[in-house]
Amino acid sequence: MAASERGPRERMVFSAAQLIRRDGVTATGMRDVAVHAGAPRGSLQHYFPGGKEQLVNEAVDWAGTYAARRVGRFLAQLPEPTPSGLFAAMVRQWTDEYESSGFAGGCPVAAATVDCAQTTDSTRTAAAAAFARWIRPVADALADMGVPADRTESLATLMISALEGALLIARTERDVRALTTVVRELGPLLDASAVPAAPRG
Amino acid sequence: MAASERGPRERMVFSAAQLIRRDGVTATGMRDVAVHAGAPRGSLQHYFPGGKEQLVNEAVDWAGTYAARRVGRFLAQLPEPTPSGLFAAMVRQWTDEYESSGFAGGCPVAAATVDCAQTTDSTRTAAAAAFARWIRPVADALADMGVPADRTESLATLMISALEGALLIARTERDVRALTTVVRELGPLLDASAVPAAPRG
DNA sequence: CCCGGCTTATGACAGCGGTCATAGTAGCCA
DNA sequence: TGGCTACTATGACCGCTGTCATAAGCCGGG
Repeated sequence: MAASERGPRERMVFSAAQLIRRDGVTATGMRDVAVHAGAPRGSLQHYFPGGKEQLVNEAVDWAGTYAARRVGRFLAQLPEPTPSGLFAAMVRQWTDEYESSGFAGGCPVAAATVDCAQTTDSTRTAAAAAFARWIRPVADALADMGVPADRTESLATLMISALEGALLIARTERDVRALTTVVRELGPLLDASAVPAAPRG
Repeated sequence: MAASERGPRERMVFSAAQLIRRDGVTATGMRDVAVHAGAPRGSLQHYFPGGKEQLVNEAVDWAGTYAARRVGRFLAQLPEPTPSGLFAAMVRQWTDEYESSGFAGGCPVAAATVDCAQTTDSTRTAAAAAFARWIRPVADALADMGVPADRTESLATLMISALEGALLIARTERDVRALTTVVRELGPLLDASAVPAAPRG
């Protein structure tokens, strides 16, 4: 995460996402974000005239595009692309982090949803867009693997749902058990849904 | 939710859970809880000398036992108990609420996890206990339905993970789509795992 | 009557939140 | 040099938070 050589604006968005996924939106202060980003406090109102709401929304946006981009990288790294392999790679990103750096943070989109879904509609919308941007490449990848078109989006939704829920449980338990469990149990179902008889040329 | 005729203490715990699942832990103030419960503010420090931390932990506890108890009720209502039927009933509780009362609140345990998992260890532990208390009866029910003993807990974890994640997505989208999707996609897998010693046929 | 308890009632306090206002600096262009 | 724009720097404001201190009400028992 060498975010040191980016503009101060982008660094603040990145730091906001980091702090939000640790402590939640409400507990994350604007001053904290500036300090964490090594950015001057005065830049906050300059780059984010919309205040905290704008900063949070951009952090959620950033997280969504980041997650979506990761999907492409996972696919490129898979020796042979299978639904269970993709899902395992998505989950492994989290188990790796938890086992190497501790269970400090969760998903920033989930945090924004919990804290702002009812009060701040723009953030709720941003979170929905982030989930959609994340589901899209997963569903497309499933289609390429031979999953019927009418189930790709459903299975992608299921994968991300299971991942998000397992993240919550893993953080409470400080144990990756829930994450490895959903991979083990869901993998066969995902692969079974990919019928190789219908590969679109 | 006729919680009017319970002691003020229990009413405050109940109200805390209600407000937490709407706005998150940090955004929920002690004074708000007292007002929502129709309880005097002075009772807060009397019944909860441990402060907000104690109140939140008890709210999480309450949510866990409530969820666990619901499982038993779902089972009693099912005409013939199947894993997919149980899962559908668990999810339907949420779709019913969302369609009748709006997408105001999520799961209080999830909210406590997002907001306190890193900062307040006692709350993190309480959330883990709540999940465990919820998973237990689900796993036991799966065992009764013929699921092999070494998979009951795994499948229960998967069910609750998928539910929690779908809850997040549903709240952001203000649409029960994610909830109905996980039921539709996960149901067959769950039923297929229940082999009551009788092979296919 | 007064006396103990359990509860309720307020008021104050110290701290932090986001936001605004205002002033300062740096660098480029003419 | 002057002036313009982009960015930085502070300090103050008001509202709200959790918590404490203190005192009042209520009510059954002596």
